[in-house]
Amino acid sequence: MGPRAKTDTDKDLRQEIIDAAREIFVAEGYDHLSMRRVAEKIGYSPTAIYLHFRDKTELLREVCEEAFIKLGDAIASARRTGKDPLDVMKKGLFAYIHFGVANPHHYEVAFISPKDKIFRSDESSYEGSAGQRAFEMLSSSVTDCIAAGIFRPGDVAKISQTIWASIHGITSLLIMHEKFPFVEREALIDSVVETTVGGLTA
Amino acid sequence: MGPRAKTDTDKDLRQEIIDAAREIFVAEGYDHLSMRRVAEKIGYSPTAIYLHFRDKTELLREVCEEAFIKLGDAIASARRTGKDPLDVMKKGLFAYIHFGVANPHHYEVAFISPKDKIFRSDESSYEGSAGQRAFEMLSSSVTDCIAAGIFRPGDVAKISQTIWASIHGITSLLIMHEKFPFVEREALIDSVVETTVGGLTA
DNA sequence: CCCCATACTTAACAGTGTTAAGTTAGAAGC
DNA sequence: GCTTCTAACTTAACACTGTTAAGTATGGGG
Repeated sequence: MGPRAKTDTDKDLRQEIIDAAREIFVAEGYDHLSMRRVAEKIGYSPTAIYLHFRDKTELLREVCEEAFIKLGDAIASARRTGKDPLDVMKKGLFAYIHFGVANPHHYEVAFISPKDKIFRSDESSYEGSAGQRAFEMLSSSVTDCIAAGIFRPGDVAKISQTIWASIHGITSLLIMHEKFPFVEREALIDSVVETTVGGLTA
Repeated sequence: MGPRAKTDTDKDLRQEIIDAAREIFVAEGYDHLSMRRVAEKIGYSPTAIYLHFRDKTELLREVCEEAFIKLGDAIASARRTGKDPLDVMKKGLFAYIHFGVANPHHYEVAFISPKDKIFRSDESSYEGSAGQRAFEMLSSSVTDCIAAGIFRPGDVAKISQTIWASIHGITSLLIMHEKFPFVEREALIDSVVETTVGGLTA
């Protein structure tokens, strides 16, 4: 049998695959996303996917890309509501955490368990990725806070990575340890941000 | 064919399985640990393992248990070298982070990706686990630091979880994002601990 | 000496990502 | 209009995975 009869609802099969994959991935995560399930969902054979994506990793990277852009946008737009350098930073940190909690599967693949899964084949690992973009916004906030005399002077990279550790920590704990008896979520997020920022204040 | 000829080197097969599994797991992590590889390593058929462990999860839990005890011991013994409540806490935090970095696969399974993998079947999720034990030491340090007037008064659980978020954050970042251009490791760990503790100081 | 339980085995199921080879439909050339 | 070629799909298969069902041999107890 040859290719499926084309219908008027046919867009690119490539986009159709991405849409199906995203649906499964968002609902059930990486482990439950299988090529055969995607294929069944779109009504093609599993191998048809390989005509449009090199492997599962590349398919999933595509699925995540839009979420990454959304993360960057969310941070950037939250930052624009900040009144001063410190407020700009805080707004960005909250946006990062809330994005992660709201998109747990995307956050998991992108930041929690990217080791052998995604972005490893990429030689330009972090170049141009969402992590890179978000991190650059954070670094510039650190620079601004130091220049404004809000933060003590220090190595911008080290300070930025320290902050990243904190917000990544709370985000991944909230995502992965659902059963742990955390205190009220927003209060805890507040505490993490305020404590970290407070520890850097002049 | 019946059971393998018993040799003088035969201990419990159960222990033999655990030893083989640990070797593979420590070297290559959860994903590369397969029942068939364990079986091959010990010279039995794959199904022999199921006579001693209910499933892969239970086998791996056994493998991790000893590491958990070592984590608790490392933290407890580091804390004993502390000179005051704050120093006791800091020594424990450093011990936690260093244990994670030194035992990445154990840390990953126990704290980073425990969702559907390990400890989920357990109804008593965190009861008596290593996380529980370590967290209790942290909580008691927080109580002590508040009592000594070192920390501002506040919700002990919230403060403890805030600290945990920070040290879990740096530990998991260092483990999972090997390629990220972090600043010098010990300096960064120091910065995380000092910043977090500093943000809580009265 | 026989029976039987214990401890293992082989075979198989249902699933995974992925590749090689086969088929079919439509476009291009004459 | 007929042939040829190519792009897009298919089926079959490989090498794995965790796990279960059923078969088998061995050593101990009656």
